[in-house]
Amino acid sequence: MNYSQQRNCIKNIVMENPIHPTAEQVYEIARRSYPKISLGTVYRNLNQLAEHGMLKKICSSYGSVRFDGRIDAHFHMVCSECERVFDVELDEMLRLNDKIRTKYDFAVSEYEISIKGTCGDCLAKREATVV
Amino acid sequence: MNYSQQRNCIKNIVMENPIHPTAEQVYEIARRSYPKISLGTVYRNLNQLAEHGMLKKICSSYGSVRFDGRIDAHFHMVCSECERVFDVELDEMLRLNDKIRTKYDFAVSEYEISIKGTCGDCLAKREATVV
DNA sequence: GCATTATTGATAATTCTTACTGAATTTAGT
DNA sequence: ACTAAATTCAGTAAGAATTATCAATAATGC
Repeated sequence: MNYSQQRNCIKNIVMENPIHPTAEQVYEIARRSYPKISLGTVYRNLNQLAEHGMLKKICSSYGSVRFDGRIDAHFHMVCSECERVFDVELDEMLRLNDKIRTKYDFAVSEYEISIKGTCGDCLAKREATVV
Repeated sequence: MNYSQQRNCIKNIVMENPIHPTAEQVYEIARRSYPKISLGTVYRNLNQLAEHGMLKKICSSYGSVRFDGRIDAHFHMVCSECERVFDVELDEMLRLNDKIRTKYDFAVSEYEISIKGTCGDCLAKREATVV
């Protein structure tokens, strides 16, 4: 992955704006520095940066995909009214609702964990292909 | 929410096919019973059923939104290769990766929790509006 | 500097989802 | 059952989010 001014700018925007921005939001900010930057460039770079593990892609289940400059293990709370995304640090998930209510002043209505990885079938298929 | 044959069919499809189907998949199955059913009808009903808590909407971060007939608390694993969605039951999240690897034969690359609810600001705003 | 390769901006195309409309179904009251 | 009111439907158009295409530009290695 080459260096490019635009890509660098896009990465910095996500790093420096911990609002879990959408591509559109990144685009708006990037235009201040690069007025001619294309929305396609923003999408392309956000996805490439995410593929290279420099950003995280998060689906907030409201509207667009969002991006996160924090790549360490942490979770997200999404407000169903303002749709903002907040960070959560918890070492366990027991009594989740009460804990979050008291610790973060956030009334949990539901939560959703999605674990990404490779399933047993695909792991086996992968080995079969190699052999 | 009224009864309708199509809505009933759509609900049953999601209940009876625990593959976390997309709207498109539900549509394909529904057409076997209702060849003239419209994709719009499928989307409308899936969303209405989800709003009424009879289904759960899940974002798999691969392509389309998916729907789940299981509405009790459980989590999801998404395979990054075949993109299928699997159910997970875990009473805690500590040592998540190892546990899932041994219990489900699924190699976790990353996981993402999104907690839905209402943030403190919006709770306050809500009260202010009432008063 | 110059050639090679990667990246960009601009735009078109795609994909997923929602909105609109008149016709058909369903519901509820008689 | 019959009818009126409300809901839902199929079909289609429109919208939003995202990706693909491609000639022009910028970055990298020599």
